[in-house]
Amino acid sequence: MPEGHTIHRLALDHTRDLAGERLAVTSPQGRAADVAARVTDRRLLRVEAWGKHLFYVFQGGTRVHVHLGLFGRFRRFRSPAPPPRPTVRLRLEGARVTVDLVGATVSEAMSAAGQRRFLERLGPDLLRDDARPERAWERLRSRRTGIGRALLDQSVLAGVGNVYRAEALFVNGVHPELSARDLTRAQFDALWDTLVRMLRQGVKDRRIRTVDGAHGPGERTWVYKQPRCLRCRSHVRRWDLGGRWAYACETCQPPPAASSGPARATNSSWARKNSSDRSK
DNA sequence: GCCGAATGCCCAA
DNA sequence: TGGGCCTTCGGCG
Repeated sequence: MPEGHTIHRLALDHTRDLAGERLAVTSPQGRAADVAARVTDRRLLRVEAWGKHLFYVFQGGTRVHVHLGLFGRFRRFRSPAPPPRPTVRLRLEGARVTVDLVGATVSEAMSAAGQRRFLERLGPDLLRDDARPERAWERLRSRRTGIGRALLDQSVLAGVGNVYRAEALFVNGVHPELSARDLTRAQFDALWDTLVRMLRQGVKDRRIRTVDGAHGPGERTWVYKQPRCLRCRSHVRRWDLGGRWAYACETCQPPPAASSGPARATNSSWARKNSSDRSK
């Protein structure tokens, strides 16, 4: 379930559960045996999150960089934990809590300098207090793709995945195929604002829910994986956009060819209350 | 038991 | 642009 909110939630949880302790780190599966050997019995200082990436910072400066990819997951146990499944890539065992990592795309050791170099490739992380929208705006304007593709480009913005992309574009009435360069600054600011609020809510809830509780249990999103738009009940279009499913209600988000201007009503309280700058 | 899907992303052509 | 990576889970028989 890894979009940025999951990663930040894990950083908070793992800092609370494991930081300050010397951890027994093992790789039952064997594939990260070298990583485990470098940090086992060292003190974990903190866990940092940037976009969809985690960095476990150990005393002495070594980091363990984890990227969950599509399949990666952590499982949490009270120590002592049961024997690990054979697929467990890394087990971090503290006095109170043990966590198992499985299926991750990346689990590697790196230095502080390595982490810094790595992060240069990523755009600002919407969930960090020091995030600078200006940087994302500049990078966005250099993209020749549609806004839908650009939002998933982690070198533009870090932390947005397929669900939040669909939902944030929907509530702002923006079609995924609108050219990124045609997005107005006001539209960009509104999207940024929506994404920050959705992601923060996701960290709190430990799940993605962009529609309030007035709707049914299967209705936690406006358009993502919905057959019909929860706002206007029109058919939700689903299509392949660069290898990922895109979802849009083309009534609430008119395709760029059909709407020459950015004038659109906003679709829910996730969008900015102030829409005067988008009226023309 | 097998198949497909999943909130990601890299790399070869 | 298409396939591969990697794991779990639910649906289907």
